[in-house]
Amino acid sequence: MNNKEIARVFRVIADILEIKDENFFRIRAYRNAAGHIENLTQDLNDFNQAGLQDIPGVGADLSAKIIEMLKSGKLEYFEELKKSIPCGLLDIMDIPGIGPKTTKLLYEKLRIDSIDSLEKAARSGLIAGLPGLKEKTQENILKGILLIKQKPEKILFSYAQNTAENIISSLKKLKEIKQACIAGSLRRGKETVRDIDILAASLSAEKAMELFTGLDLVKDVIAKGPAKSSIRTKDGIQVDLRVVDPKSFGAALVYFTGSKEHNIRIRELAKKNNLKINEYGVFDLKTDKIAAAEKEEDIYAALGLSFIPPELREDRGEVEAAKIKKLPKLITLSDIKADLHVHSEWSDGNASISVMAETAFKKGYEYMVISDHSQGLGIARGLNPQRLYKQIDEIKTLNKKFKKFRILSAAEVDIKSDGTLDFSEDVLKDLDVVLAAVHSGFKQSSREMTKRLVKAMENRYVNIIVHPTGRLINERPRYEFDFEEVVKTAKDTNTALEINCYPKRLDLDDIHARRAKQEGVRISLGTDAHSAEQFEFMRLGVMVGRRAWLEKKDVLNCLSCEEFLKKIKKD
DNA sequence: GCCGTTTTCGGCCCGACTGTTTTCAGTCG
Repeated sequence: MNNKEIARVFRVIADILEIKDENFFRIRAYRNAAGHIENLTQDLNDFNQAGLQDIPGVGADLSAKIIEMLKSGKLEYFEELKKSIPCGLLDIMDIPGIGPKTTKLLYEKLRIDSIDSLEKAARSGLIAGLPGLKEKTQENILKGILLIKQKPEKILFSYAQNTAENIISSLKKLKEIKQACIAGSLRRGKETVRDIDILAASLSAEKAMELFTGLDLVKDVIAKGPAKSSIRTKDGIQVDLRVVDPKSFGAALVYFTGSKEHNIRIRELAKKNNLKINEYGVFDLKTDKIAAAEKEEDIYAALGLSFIPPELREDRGEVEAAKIKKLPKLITLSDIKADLHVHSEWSDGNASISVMAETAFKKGYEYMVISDHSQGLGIARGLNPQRLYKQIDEIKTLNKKFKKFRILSAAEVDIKSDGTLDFSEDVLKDLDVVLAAVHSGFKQSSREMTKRLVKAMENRYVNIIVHPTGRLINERPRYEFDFEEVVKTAKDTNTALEINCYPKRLDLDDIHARRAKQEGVRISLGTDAHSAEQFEFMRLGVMVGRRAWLEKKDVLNCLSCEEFLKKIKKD
């Protein structure tokens, strides 16, 4: 079993224990451990028992359970637990507004053990009348069932950000609103989000809530109170608005940005220092005197921490690092001097090299890498060697025109299923940079795929493996391969790994990119731009890089053109 | 079930909104 599967088992155990009304803290312990396992950059298989217990939230009991799963592929305790309740109860808990208590009540009173039987009961009016439940709850259950049947896709960061910015600009038209900004997972730069959180500062919360719940894009108002309201938009996204006094904006921003795990961690820390932290500020536990509230920086300072950038707030070691002032100095968009993965109309792009170069230059870049597809990718009008040499000539001519910008000749060479490349070494040697990628045969076994990638990296001309895992968000999972071995080979062969900035790719993701950095592998950011406006995707890649704790020194794009060419050389 | 700069036992983050109630439990983030 892999990390993800083991974390899932712990989460399901927590859900079952919750229905069984077990000890709340025991349930939390399972969820807490699951969260830490999901955040791990290393495979659980690589730990020994003592090492497992170094994972936060994993003690003697859970480490033994992990070992059992790693060895046998299952967990006896879990198998027994599953028998104790109908599995449909877990689906019922997924319905918004239905938690463990209601699920249990429904099962005990009406033997409801699936979404279907729940829907039937609600339609025939059997729910209203149960102790503590009336018509309103019955209606909400039917609404909730409809919602989960639609199974909304994960919302891509860029889409959610546009929606959020529209709402914020509407809110800001209200003169009573002093400040408004994105919070939640969107502010932390997660690649996909479940909802949108917005924080506003105003002395007149009511007016803000009126405006918000009355916006054109609102389909349903889920909740509306004086401090907090939630709506669902016409395209199905839940948006939460929290309004606070401007005086506590910083505290509220910390609280509302999360993550939940990060918040728990800093609240625990506060408590140890005889402080209390909530969305209104940091307070002295005894005197209730306020220590900080208005600015985010002050909140962290009051806890003895340096400021933690939102992208790091995942309880992945950032609080510990902030304590000893060892947080990384994260890369920013302004550190980027080049785009290292760009297409043109020579293959499947829609603009000339010249237009792409002009755009990149105007963005302030010093160079860019033109990396059109190789011949094997017929669907993308991949270049054969003859056309590639013509393109190299055109780039030479264009480079004469530019004084302060350089175009590097490259190719995104297809890695064939046996690990050989789509161009011979004779051709590759004439390129400034070689990018290599898998575009087919995703279903190979993990072993074959690992060998395929390793062989490509061992080629003396391959400089960067682009979109290394091949996942497409909402469409296709990553292909199977041994990431640790690929990272090790990347390090040994001086091959960089890309964070592809295309919104659906963002590949490597934050966890993998951080692992690569830890092993000393260089990271390359490439937009994979197929048109001039797609250079903008760079900010998404930078965001992933920041979540991966990347600094300037880890990223090839921060080097001057000369340094870049020197650093990527093999041997 | 985890964890320890007061603790190896006794704690474990904090508050808002809904729907049902007449002061609160359940759910959510």
